[in-house]
Amino acid sequence: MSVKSIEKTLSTIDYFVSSNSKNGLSLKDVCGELGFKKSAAHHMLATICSKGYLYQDLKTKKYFIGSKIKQISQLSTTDNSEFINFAFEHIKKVNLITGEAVHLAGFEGTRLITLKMIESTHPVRVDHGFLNKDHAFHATASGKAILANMNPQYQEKVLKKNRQEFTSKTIINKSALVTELSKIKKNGFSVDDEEFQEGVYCVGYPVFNQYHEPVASISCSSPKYKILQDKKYLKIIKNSTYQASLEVGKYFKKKKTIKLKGDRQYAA
Amino acid sequence: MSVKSIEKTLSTIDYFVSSNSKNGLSLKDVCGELGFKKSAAHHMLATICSKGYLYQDLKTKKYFIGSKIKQISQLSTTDNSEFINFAFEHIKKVNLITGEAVHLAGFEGTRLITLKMIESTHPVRVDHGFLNKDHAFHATASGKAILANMNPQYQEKVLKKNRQEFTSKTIINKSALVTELSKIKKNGFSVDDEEFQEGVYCVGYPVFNQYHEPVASISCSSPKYKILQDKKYLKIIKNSTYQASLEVGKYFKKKKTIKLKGDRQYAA
DNA sequence: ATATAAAGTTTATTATTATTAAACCTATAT
DNA sequence: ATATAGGTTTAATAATAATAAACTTTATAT
Repeated sequence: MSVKSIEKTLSTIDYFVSSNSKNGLSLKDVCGELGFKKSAAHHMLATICSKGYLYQDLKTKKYFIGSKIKQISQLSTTDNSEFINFAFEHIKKVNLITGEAVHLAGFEGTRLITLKMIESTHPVRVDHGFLNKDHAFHATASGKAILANMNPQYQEKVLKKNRQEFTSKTIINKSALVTELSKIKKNGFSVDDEEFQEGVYCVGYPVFNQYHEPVASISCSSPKYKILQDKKYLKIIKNSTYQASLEVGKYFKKKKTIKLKGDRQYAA
Repeated sequence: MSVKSIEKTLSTIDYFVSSNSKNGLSLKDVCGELGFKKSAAHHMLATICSKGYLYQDLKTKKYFIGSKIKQISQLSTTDNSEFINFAFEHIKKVNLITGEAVHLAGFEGTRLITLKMIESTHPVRVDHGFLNKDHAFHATASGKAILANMNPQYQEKVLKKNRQEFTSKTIINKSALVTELSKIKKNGFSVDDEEFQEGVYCVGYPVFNQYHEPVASISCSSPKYKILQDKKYLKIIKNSTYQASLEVGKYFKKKKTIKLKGDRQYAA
């Protein structure tokens, strides 16, 4: 069961954060954007204000991002920055070799998260997604590389929450996906052939921790026509990405953490 | 009317942000800390997770700060940083002269917010409050300096939300406060004589914008015994703080903003 | 290995709560 | 001076979140 008023509240905060309006947002703005009745929205906004996440200007009655959110934006929540910095050195190499966009992804529960990315240096650029944004687990090379190596129980949970169809090539059929994932596990790499975005072809490799759990992935994206034009190009992409995934995995070999019951030692 | 489930939600997010636990928080942790029933908390947490503000680790079932909050912490929400930087140069001088803690405060609706602070350089330090935290409007020199110069209508609104008694000297009686505020307006400065914290004496001056609206304040805090020991010391504090408030006010004179109907041009 | 305990999840029911709609303010514009 | 638009408050109702209990799953101890 989902709690509706919480969903509305967090959508409202999302709206304020993304619009980042200097002149604030009126009650009507919020109602218009999010489809709320003004009375209900008023009660909601008053409560959010009382917690300091927003505030209402006394004169204009407009709502602004409050001090609580500003406090959060001063926080350094990136507890896995050490891992990301380590990985960055290696994904840089992939970009140097291929010139294409390279993504380092991790996950939070059933969500795939972009931890770091390097944009394409080519004139035709392929970039979708920003840092810490969540992406389709089932329709991206990075997502599938991780997913294929998860234990079936977790795989099941992730698949339940990821079913969106992005292009005509997105695999949404459950059994087709399971087949695809077992193929990926066997092959050691994943392919996203226009499953997320038309004209974009990606290759992904999983990164394992010291317990051989998939904790991240590295993917390289390219315009599909390049892949079709030159067969050798794909080999170069695959090779450099694979090497990077192995190197990044060494991060966990170096760590001599003790496995505590039920605690996480791995990134993302 | 306040929306209970929103209050619970934002308190929960507060708890996660402030605890900043590396190993996550369990359902039981949240229930224990915030006094929720586990079933209700489970529904709440599931909904917060679905919006990406938290996530639940698949293996340990523990909850962590999610990517949405990490996105917020990358934001630069400080739209008044230009003003703060300008003011900083002047409040520095107050600290150089007095060696005492100096605060620059603004406000968001009915909340007083610390925009910048310089800690005391003396061995006995007086510091309470951090950046972007909200403070008592009615029981601090910085708060009263602003409040006294607000129009009565806004003053009323602020007073309605600020009534907490911090020490035996905190003025909580409504009419006593109004009298105090008109005295402050007449004098041009405010005094907090142990009204917020025992043994702490503060002096505050308002900062006005180009329309002579109070938009910020500067206050200087000192251990009370110093004030009692040396009468000249207070004069030095008052003088330097006053000068700083005038200088900071010039920020708005320089700005040639056009007054749009109902929009805010001023800081905080 | 099995039993016991503890933590988390789900369900159906109930009591509470948030929403609604309409009336009421307040400020700006005509 | 009147109208309009946006915001606020209210009391009634519809919808929702909380409850408690049953059920899982995971962990710990025998």
